[in-house]
Amino acid sequence: MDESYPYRVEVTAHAGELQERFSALLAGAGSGEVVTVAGRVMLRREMGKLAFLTMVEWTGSLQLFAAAQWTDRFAELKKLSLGDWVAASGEVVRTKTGELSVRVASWELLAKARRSFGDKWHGIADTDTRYRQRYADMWANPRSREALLTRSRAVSATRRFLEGRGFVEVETPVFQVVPGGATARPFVTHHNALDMDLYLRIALELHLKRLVVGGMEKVFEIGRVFRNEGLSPRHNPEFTMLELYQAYADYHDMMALTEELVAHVAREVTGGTRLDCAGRALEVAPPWERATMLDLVAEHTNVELSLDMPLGELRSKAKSLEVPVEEPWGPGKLVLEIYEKTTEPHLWGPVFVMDYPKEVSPLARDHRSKPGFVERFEPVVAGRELGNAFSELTDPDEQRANFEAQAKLRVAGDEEAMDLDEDYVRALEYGLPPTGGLGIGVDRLAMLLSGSEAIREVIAFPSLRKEAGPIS
RNA sequence: GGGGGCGUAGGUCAGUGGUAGACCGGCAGACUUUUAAUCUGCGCGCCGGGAGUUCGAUCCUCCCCGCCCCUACCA
Repeated sequence: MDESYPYRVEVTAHAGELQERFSALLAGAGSGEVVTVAGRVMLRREMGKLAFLTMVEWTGSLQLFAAAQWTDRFAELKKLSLGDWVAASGEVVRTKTGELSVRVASWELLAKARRSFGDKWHGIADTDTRYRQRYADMWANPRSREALLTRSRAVSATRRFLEGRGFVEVETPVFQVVPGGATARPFVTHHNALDMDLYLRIALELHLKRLVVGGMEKVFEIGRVFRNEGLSPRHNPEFTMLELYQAYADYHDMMALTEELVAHVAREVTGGTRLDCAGRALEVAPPWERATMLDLVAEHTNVELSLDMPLGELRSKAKSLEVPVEEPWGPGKLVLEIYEKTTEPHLWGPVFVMDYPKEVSPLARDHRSKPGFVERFEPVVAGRELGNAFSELTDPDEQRANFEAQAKLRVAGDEEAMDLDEDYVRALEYGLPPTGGLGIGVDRLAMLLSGSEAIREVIAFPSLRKEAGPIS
């Protein structure tokens, strides 16, 4: 029966373009222009010898205006189900009641919708159905398609922004022998021919910095990374990361780049820099606030912290702030935990949280004037960490020492501690110039721009448990 | 992984210890300017699954499954 459907349609016009082009067409008037449009019938109003169908396609919606008097196979047209794909040809007109329409002379059924798209007013509310059957969700809930489109535009605008500044886009391996560049548990897979286990990358970092060693002075990758961790409204096991590295730059340059990038993308995607997140306004135009972690903690808790304090004092301060403490933690980890538990949840931003303890930042370079700290920041926007950046550690000996310290943590049971990547140290031995690096969670950025509260809204096919039972 | 909530028709939801309803969709019909069109008719359902309590369970109890939220790790 499939051969009864056409293989091809010569579509000559789209709803969005027609709505714009004929915005001045008067009610009751014809345009004299004959077009062929195609899309899905999503609403149907039939009145005897007249019928009005709301056809929806990618660029917008358009009314099909049919009548027994001028439409081929009118009786058949009236029998279309909501969701059927059609192509229709006829004059562009505006009806008496002011709706831009194609006055259908001829039409074709392109595909039948054997399943319906849910409630035409409420859409599909069940999140499981929405995420598993995104193809249905996109029709039932226009917000879903908008969020995905926003994401696409954001990625595109990001690429143009970086290319405009001379960055080169590259692709680095997903399979890695030593997963590095972040502290996270990896997914493991196995290569049969080589008979070895491989890890799916948890970050892009180490390969991109190798490329800087190789001479790519401005390099970036937008790529999928994989972390074997829990799911939440803000976490998906596979997610998209933008990482960029710029030779001769430091973390101050990365702050400037971050705020300009986000503001640029916001303008390109939403038309402005004032965003609405969960009903709360957010201005992302530069300059963003810059504050050190310790100052922010002091501001939010009235507790002054210092890495020079005796460990016992830091522990007792943590306990007084109701921050749970674990035995092996050093002062740096304690400070970070105190920040994350007491202060970060209250930040809205945009704010650059600067100067992290060295102890928790094995890939970042020592702060040029604050012992025990590194030149690292995380941008917090709309209360969420948007990324992570630093003046990159360039010294191979120090890098090796940091890896070895991580190895000790791993032996002590920290499954997220980094492995020693010998080849990366070797690359540093060839010489990494001063370099600024920045990572941005692309999904988080898309959430920001689309006003989404859940990461699954901006991932077309989010990770889900295997569908239970037979598909019905 | 721990704590809480939810699961009724294709969709959105209501409801009761006596095996079930509304609206939308679908099907059949009326209607020449509709905008979630309207009007008439039709229920299309193992009330998530299993066990128990009961004369009787969709409703009460327990277990399981699934989803959501909070929490933990993180971007």
